[in-house]
Parts: sequence; structure tokens; C-alpha cells
Amino acid sequence: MATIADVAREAGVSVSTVSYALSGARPIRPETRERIQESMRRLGFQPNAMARSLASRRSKVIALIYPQFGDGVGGTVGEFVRAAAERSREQGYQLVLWPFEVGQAKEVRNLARQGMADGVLVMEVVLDDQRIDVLEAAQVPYVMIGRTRDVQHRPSVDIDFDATVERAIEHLVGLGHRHIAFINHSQERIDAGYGPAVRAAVAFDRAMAGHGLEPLARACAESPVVGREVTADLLASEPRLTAIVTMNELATFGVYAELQHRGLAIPHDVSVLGIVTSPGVGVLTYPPLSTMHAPGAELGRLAVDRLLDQLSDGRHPLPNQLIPCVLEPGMSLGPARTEPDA
Amino acid sequence: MATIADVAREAGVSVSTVSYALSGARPIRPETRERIQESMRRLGFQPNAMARSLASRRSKVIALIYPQFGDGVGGTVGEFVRAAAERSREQGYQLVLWPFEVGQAKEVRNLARQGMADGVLVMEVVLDDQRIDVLEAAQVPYVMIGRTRDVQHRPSVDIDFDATVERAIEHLVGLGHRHIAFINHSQERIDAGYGPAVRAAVAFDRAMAGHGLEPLARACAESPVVGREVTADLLASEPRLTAIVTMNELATFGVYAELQHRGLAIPHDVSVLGIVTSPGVGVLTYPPLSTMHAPGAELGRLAVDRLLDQLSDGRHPLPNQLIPCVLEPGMSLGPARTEPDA
DNA sequence: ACGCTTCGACGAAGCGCTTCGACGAAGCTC
DNA sequence: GAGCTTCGTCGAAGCGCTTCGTCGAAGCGT
Repeated sequence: MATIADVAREAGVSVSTVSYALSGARPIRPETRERIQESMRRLGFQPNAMARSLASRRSKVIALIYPQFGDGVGGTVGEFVRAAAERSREQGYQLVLWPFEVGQAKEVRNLARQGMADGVLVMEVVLDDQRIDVLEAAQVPYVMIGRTRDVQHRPSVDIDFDATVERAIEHLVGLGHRHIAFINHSQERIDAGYGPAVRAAVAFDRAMAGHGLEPLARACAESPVVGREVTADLLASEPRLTAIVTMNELATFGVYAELQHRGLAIPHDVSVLGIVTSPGVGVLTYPPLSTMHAPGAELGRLAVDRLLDQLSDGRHPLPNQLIPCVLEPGMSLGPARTEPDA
Repeated sequence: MATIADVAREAGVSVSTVSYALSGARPIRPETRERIQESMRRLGFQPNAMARSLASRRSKVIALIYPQFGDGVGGTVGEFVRAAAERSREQGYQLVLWPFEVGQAKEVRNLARQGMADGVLVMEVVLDDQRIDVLEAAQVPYVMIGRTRDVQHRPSVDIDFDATVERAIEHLVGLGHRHIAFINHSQERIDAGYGPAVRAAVAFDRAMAGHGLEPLARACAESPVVGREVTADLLASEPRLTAIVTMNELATFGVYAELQHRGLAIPHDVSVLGIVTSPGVGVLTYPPLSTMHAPGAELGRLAVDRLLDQLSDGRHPLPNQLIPCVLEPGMSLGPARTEPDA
């Protein structure tokens, strides 16, 4: 492998001149630069990443602390990861994977101290996340995906659950729906303070109230069978129901099953809208589910950008940046049926 | 950040002694080692990764060239990635993501020349894959997931499609099924030489022949709607059909829809078996689909192990290592119904 | 007691780059 | 034309480690 010294010799200049030609940190006469570039080409020179990092004290590496993939149907995490990796590359950074759970803060600290990463992206943070604490202690720039309890002074990007739910309700109300139910994640997750579940629940109540409507919400275990039971329960407690919003992919399959079982047509009798879904979930059902899918790729890009902001000018970015989910029309939404008893 | 020099001073030894205590490359007297470790602990010392890599000429980094996530329902890629990342970490390596398509061989070469990775894992290789060519030219150790046309001398790990299909058929035959259909990926993918589709098709014919049965196979676009059409077509051309094997997740949803539409009960009238699926797909249907899911995690671990084999002793591992899919019982398999006309 | 090996530690030379200070040549001012 | 700045380049000092050669001290056999 050719080194910068080989290039310098070939081009008849000093090593430092080659370095400056490479980085542009000092002016080089055009014909000298030409000569250097020609030599680099001839030798197939690529600067050694390790030497460069050591000398410049910048590794050009971003670490991504990421959660279990693949629970649920989720392609969202995959989208996020790929977008983050691509954006990093565009900006001349590499993305390394640190598969650490919440409990492995010590490992995070050690790796951070090894100077392998200039900054860290932390996915699926929890309310009290030790990993964030050690990163702050180690003075390593980071961006969270999600939020800790203290969110004011910590840079993060996340799904805008408020806006997503608000838009979902608005859309349904616009179609004439007045009796709208919401199927959330499981009660355990809500009790555990799982951010999305808690925030969406609050947002749903608020959005319904904003339209002068009665909120009807249920927690639901992540399973089609329970989703089916919950749907039955919802129909029993509110027979005038014409729309169901779900934030629970597996439960959604149960919603479909129960409605079909009862001979209720989608969307003629009941409209169904899946929010914060993975991409591609809509086509798994018949009729295709209308969804508001999580902006995984956009979040990935944004997270990298916010991190690089910190790395370049040292300034802290906006502490929080939220992106709403995107409506992906399917065939499961329609105007509310005329209420049988209203 | 403490350096090795700080530790040496603290412990009253030379820098090289600390280094040897760290690596174990030369014997150190126990009490000296004690003292050094105590100093390291006190200073919170972690060796600088860049300096270490530069001096030792080993980056302790594995690169993963990986495909688009999230087409299809797939959690398999996610499983693979996480398992590979975890295994790497266990072995003291980092996993970096190189989001490169088949066409970006030049980028792969450049990055490889930068010495950032000691070895490379290449996912979703195609029959003639330039990325493999440049890696060989650059003498960078690699392991493929999948196969190129020339597979004899190239280390790879992959799903054992032969064994998977063979076991699937065997299982169904054991349940008394004689008229078994196979739904493959789309014709375009087969024509394009997409390995899994081609190999599974061949394996199906062979397995059926091995049991003295008539193979009945169909290509099918990746969509529930087309899956439904193909199912109708299969039932028309072989009314005695009692089992359907699918290697096409989206189509499987269509299979269910068509069977239910015709009042054919699963598994009483027709058994359905999804092979090479992502984990968790089974529970999306009712009754839960029996699957043979792709061993993503196992492949991830294995790929890393095979790569590290090369890195440590320089010997080439077994060129190919295949792992069959694992049967995950659902509720969609049952004994063949008595043939109405046999 | 002598030379021999073995053990444990040290010093120094890199690894391939970045970056700082310096310096000759050329261009400017008055 | 003396003194100034500006431009383009060079040399050398690291960055924080690994690793090779070396060397004193202790342990061995005879």
C-alpha cells in the first residue's frame, strides 16, 4: 500500500506538501497540486485512516448504539440505520455499531474512552439512561433518538407523536368520523414509561378533546389475538364506532380479523389507520392498511446531521427535533357510515 | 484522557512494560503487573484505538457491506447484523457499516485501501460481484453471505436451501401430503439468477422426485394480490392439492386470503408452510403460519467466525458453510385430508 | 567460581499521517 | 533599493501505541 511518503517522492515534493494538497489547509500552487494528484493516481494512494485519525485526533467515526432489531414487524430501525450510515458516508464518516443495552453503560464508557468514535448516536433511550450519563461524563458528543426524562438540554431527534396523532384524528374527523378509538401498546410498556406509548396516549386525548369528541383508548398486548379481543371490547363499549387508530402493528392484524369476523367491511363500516408503523406493513392486509409510517430514514439523516453540527462548530444544536409520521394511503379509510342511532 | 505514558509513570515502569502487561506478549512479574493494573484502574486508562491500530497494523475493525434493509417484511437482515456486531464485539472487533450497492466496487476498493478494516463481510452478493473482485485484488480477507458464480474457492456462508426444502417436503410427506405446490419468488428474480430463488426451485423438484411425487411450482410476484391469483391457479391445475410451500412472504398473505375466500380451512383442507421467512412472520396470520425461518443470527455469528479464522491463522476456512432454516411450528400444518378422488 | 541460560524490564525506532514554525523568493510600498 | 508582507514549500516534532533488540540480575550446572 502506497504511503504519503511514496507520493511525495514520486512528485518530488515534501510530505507536508502532499498533506496540504490533500486537505487544502494551506494553498498549493496549481501545477504542484496537479503533479501530486497525478502521483496519487498512479500509485493508487489512499490515505491511511488510522494514521490520519491518530495525527489529527479525529477518528471520522460515528458510533451507533442500537437496540434489538426485529421485534415486531419493524423495518423502521433498519431504515434508520441505513440512512444514518449513508449520510455518514456522504459526510466522510464511518458508522460503527455498538450493540449495547441500557445496562451496559460501562462498556459504552470504555469504548468511548478508546477514542474510536468522535460522536455517538443512541437509539431507544429510556427515561433514565445511564449510557447518556457516561457519554456526558466522557464529554463525547451525542444525539439521542427518543428522550430521557431531562430533555431540555440534551440533543435529540424523535418522532413527533403529538403531530402524528393530531393529524390522524384530523384526517378522520374530516371524513366525518366522530367515534374514534385508539389502540395503544401494552399496559406494561405504558407503565414502564415507554415514551411513544405515553406520549401518544396523551396526544390522543388532547386531539379528541380539541374536536369536542370523547376519547376511547385501550392498551393492548402486542399480539393479533389480543388485538382481536380488544376490538371486540371496543365495539361492545361503543357500538357507534366508525374508526380505529392503532399504534400496535401486531394488534392491527387482530383488528382486521375481528372486523371481518363480524362482517364489518373495511372501510365501509369501520375505517382503520395504523400510525407509527414500519414501511411496507400496509400491503400485508386486505384491504391494504392506510398507515402513517415512522420517518426512519429521515430521522437517521437528521440524527447524523445534528451530531456533525456539534462536531464541527462545537455549538449545541436545537435540543429537540421532532418529525411527524407520513400518511401512506391504503384502502382502509373511508367516510364515516351514517350513524345508525344518531 | 490518560495515555500509556501516564500509566507507566504512575506505576514506575517503562512504557513498553505497560504495553506488554496489556497484551501479554511477554512475561511480566506478577507484582509488577498488579501495580500496572492498579494504575490503569486509578487513571481510568483505556488504550487509544487509533494509536494501537497504527502501531500494530491491525485495525480490529470488520466492515459489513450490507443491502437495503426493509424490503419485504424482513427482520432477517436485522438479526444478521446484530448477531455479527455482537460476535465481533465478543472477539474484540468493531463492526462498521458500508452501505454499498453492487455497483459501488470502486468505493469499496478505496475504503479497503484506507486500512480501516481488517476484513469484510459482504451481504447479498450477486453472481458476478465486482465488490468481491476488488477485495481479492486488494488482498483483503472477506466472507460472502450468498454466493458468486465461482463459489469453489471463495469463503461464504449461506442458507442451506437444499436441506431446507428437503426437510419441508419430508415433513409434509410425513403428514401424508402427496400433492404439494411451491410458490417461489418472482420470475424476474429467477431470471436474474437470484440465488435463493434458483436454488430453491431446483431443490423442490429434486425433493419431490425423491419421494416419487410430481412437482408443482410457480413463480410469483412479491405481493398478496398476486399470491392470491397464483393460489387460485394452483388449485385449478391440481384440485387434489393439500399443501402449499411458500418462499415469498407477501404472497403468503394472498395464499391465506384465497383459501379463506374459498372456504378451505387451514390446515384441515390445505396446509401452508412458509420457508426462509423472517422471524415473527408466523404470528401475523390466523391461524399462525408454520415457518422455517432463516437463521439470520446464526449466519451472522458464523460469518464473523469464518472471517476471524482467516485473520488469525491466515488459513482459508471451508469455502462454503450452509445452515438450514429452522422449523417454527405454527398452526398451519396438519395431516393431509383424505383425497376426494384417490 | 565460572560461564551459561532464563527472566523481567528498558529504550528506541517506528506506524503514516497532521500541523506548526520557519524560510527563501517574489511582489509590494515609499 | 531597503524593508515589508505574502505565497508556496519544507523540515521536524509529535499523535499513542507496538515491538525489536538489548541488558542486568538471578538461577543453573559442573
